[in-house]
Amino acid sequence: MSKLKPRVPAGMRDILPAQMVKRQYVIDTIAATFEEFGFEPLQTPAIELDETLRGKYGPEAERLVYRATYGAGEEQLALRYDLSVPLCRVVAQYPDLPKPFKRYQIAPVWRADRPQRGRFREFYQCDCDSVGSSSMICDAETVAVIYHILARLGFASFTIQINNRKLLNGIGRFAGVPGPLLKELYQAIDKLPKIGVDGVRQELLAAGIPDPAIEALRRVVRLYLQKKFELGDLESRLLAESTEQGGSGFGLDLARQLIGPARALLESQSREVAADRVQEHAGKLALSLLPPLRQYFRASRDLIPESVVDGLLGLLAIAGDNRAVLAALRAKLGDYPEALEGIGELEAMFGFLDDLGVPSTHCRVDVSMARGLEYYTGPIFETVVHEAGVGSVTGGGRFDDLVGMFMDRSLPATGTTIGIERLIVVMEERNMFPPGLGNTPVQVLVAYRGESERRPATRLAGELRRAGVRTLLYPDPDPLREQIGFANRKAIPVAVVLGPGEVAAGTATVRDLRAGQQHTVTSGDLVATVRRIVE
RNA sequence: GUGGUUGUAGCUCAAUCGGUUAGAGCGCCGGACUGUGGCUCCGGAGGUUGCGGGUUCGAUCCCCGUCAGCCACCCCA
Repeated sequence: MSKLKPRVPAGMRDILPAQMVKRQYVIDTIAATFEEFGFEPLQTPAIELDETLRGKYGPEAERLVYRATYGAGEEQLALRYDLSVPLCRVVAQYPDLPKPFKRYQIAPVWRADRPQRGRFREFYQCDCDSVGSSSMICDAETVAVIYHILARLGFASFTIQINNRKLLNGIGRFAGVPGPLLKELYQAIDKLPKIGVDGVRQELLAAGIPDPAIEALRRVVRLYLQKKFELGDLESRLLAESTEQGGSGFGLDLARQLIGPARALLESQSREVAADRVQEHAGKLALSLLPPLRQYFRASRDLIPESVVDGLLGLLAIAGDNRAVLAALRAKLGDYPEALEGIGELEAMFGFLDDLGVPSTHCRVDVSMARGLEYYTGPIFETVVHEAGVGSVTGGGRFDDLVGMFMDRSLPATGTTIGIERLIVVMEERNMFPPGLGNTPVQVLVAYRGESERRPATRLAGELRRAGVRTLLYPDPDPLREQIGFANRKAIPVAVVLGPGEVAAGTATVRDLRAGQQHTVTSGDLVATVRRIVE
């Protein structure tokens, strides 16, 4: 019978003690700061009813929710996907909780997506949220909490980007973006830092065109770049994507219209593309076939008029000092009440941020930051650690309508989540943990010579513990070589050694493993001597 | 959910064009060393080459599938 191979599910991992010491340090710092700002701890089940989570995150995210059932499908359950939805459930379930309800929660969440650097299927989120107040003080304090946590963890160069959904909606209205396309507007402009102005222009022009059509086009272009077929087969490839031919992309009539432009495009392209960039490149090329697609869908779908895209991009390009940006926006968007409301909220927030002592160097208005989630309604925040290459480390905003999904009336709410997995990745790379942290919480190993010192050693360990020293008592009378070797391997800084001589004299030998020195001290001096070494 | 790429000792990596007994460093274990770790020296153990199938006289190497890591797309902490 072959033994089971020990392993864990994809994207999940064991966190061994040396690693846990670092995690605990980060988590403790975050929790202490949350409490400093008046947030109270909350715990909720890892598993929620499926109905609680369903329909809250949008179709894209919903496929990432781990579902679970028990019994013959009687209980429909799901692993929690974030901490915000359970919070809203709690607030609705206990209507008597005093408001404002300011809670924090540090707990694992589960997402069934593909693992990557700093990205797992099980990971911790550290959330703090305020429910029950519309005051911009709550939003400002959320930003202040983020600032203080990152500063305390030793980050010097980071930016908390701040925007407002009301302002974005106003900009959309200013530009003539049809209401149903607001979500795609957010997603497009959110990519600005990554794909640049021209990329965003393409994305905006693509808004409203059905995803399957664009995906099918990308697929064909990709396969061509990968040399899976030749130009002569382009027509049959395109037609095969049509719904009439069993594909999922587009109608046969559109497929026929695409043949000419696609041929012209592919003819002009080199196929020498690095293997790991094919997908990215194919995506860009597919978008350059937008004109015939827009032509085709113009009649049946809402699209963003080409004439307004540049004006919209111009607004996104406004840069400068926070107050100057807001003033410029106010001047341009004076006719759009929702935009003015959003600008007013941001102005109030920055006032409070001044009062809270958050330096303006670390938080800035960024009109191009939108965040993907649909449920935000007001100020939104996101933090980028410079030169880290792990995406954002915090994300949040105001979600005034989410509680309303669980009860008759809604309650205003705002908050953020801090992603410690990414923080830890960066902190490890840059060696940002305090040198004294070590790899173990153990401060002292109590070792002893032989059987007759066992009980005295046990009593001595108790004495050290009562004095608050974290003490590991070695369980067996192994050779001292082994006991000291064990302490060394565990990087325990101090060994207290007891032999017949020490027991007879009422003393103990205190060995400083890092310095390689030892002293024999009376039992009265023991605790003080140990403390001096570990502190 | 998608594309690419890599899986060889506990870890990091070798192994000629597909060829005989798959190697090295670090780590681990034992000894030099029965009241003391790190350093040094000597010795040792450790492998179904991720897993399954195929091609071949012969596969770590080529092909297919699968699982996992990494990179990227989508999305996101």
